[in-house]
Amino acid sequence: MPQFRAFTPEELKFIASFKIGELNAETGTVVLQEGAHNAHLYTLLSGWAFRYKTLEDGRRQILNYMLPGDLLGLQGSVIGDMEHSVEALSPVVLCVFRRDKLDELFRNHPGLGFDIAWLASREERMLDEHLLSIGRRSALERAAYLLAFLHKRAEAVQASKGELIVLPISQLHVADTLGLSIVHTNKTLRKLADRGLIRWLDRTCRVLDVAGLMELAGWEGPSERRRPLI
Amino acid sequence: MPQFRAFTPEELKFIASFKIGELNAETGTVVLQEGAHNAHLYTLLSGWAFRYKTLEDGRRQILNYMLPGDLLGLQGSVIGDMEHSVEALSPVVLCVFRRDKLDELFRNHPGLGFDIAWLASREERMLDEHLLSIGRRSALERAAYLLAFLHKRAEAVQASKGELIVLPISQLHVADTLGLSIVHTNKTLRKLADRGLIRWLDRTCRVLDVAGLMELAGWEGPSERRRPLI
DNA sequence: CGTCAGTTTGACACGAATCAAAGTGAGTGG
DNA sequence: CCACTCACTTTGATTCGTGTCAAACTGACG
Repeated sequence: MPQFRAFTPEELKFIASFKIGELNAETGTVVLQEGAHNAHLYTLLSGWAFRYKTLEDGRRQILNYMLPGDLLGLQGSVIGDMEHSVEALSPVVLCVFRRDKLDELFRNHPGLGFDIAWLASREERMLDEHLLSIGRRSALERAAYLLAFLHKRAEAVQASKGELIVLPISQLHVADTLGLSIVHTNKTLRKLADRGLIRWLDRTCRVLDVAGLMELAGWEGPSERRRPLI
Repeated sequence: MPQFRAFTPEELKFIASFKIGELNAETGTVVLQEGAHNAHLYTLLSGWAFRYKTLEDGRRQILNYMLPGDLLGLQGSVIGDMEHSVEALSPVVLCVFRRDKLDELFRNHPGLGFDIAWLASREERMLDEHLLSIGRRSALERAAYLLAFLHKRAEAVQASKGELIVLPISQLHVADTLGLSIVHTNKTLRKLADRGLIRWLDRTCRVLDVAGLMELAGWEGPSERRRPLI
């Protein structure tokens, strides 16, 4: 159950003035290209997406996944060009901010400025976890961590609590997130499925036993406090 | 040559009011412990440090290195407990902020608030690069990337341009950053040394050929625009 | 019916971990 | 001054995890 903080009327008005429109991305559509001089900052309102980087020869590393409430393109907004690419995993609705209004946001809406810092620091924490995982966990532990992580995230933004949680990713996504080959990823996921921890169906994953995954990975889970939505 | 932005007099006064004192950490001293409820936000004024996380069984992953101008403990300040540990690589001087003044900072000093977001987003970009490196580069490429990266960072904060740049890290640090074993790290660094790209001396590293390292790693280098110091 | 993305499996190769052991130099205490 | 320890570096032998290659299977789609 996400805890959305209440916005002041002025903040809401400011936010509304930037919602240029809705971008409805088809599954798999490239939303934002690495290197593009992108003058906008986005908030994901609904859907799943992921950020990634590639080496010249095509090797791809998925950096993190984006769920509703996540900020997108902050780096582009604050620093300059986008340093990574973004792709949608499901139809996505974005809220668009103009970058050149960022100064105004910090000046006139310090609460929103703080939220941006909060979101950036939360993203940092997730990346820290991913680094630990890729750097020091075995393939099986990594896979367990990733699926537990995504399940927890999905759970946190799930509107209706009863609804079945499905992770809309393919094994190729898992491979590119964990830094493994597809073949080995498949064999690893098979082991998890054989242990009854997950089930793979239709290029989606269902987590059957989050606690089991977390124990296998040695992961404590996220420790969130407050959760703004902008 | 770092580009420090100019602070307004009010900002300077505000900053000065939080410089509680100097922490002079001996080399290798643990400055901040993971999990500690740390009520402060730090800025590194001089020296080198690094952030890391560990698994229960002791496996350690270094997340990033901290050089003068870097923010430290933002996660703890904005979110709650520290999620990682920090250790100094050389005597370090920190500027200490009280966390409970963070709201005031965003409210009364939007420029500084923006700087914090800027720094957070820069850290995010560095973590992105590290993820790509650990996930998808070979051992040799990873090592080349890391040393080029650190050399560039050191160069950027180096006061006198003529001075010889030395990276104050041991091979164990390199191993724990790259997600490799010490033994293999040693063999990998040896290859770089044999190619004349680096020289290892006295638990420090000297980069002899940054361009060579960058080419080997397929790394373009950082693309910084503006650089605040807070 | 063919194509194509995604999943699955087996055989083999290779990169990196592990094991073992020794060398170096700084620091310490006798 | 020497002997000792300790952190760090180095090297070789061997093992093991993961990558690569190859091929087949599935279901969606045109």
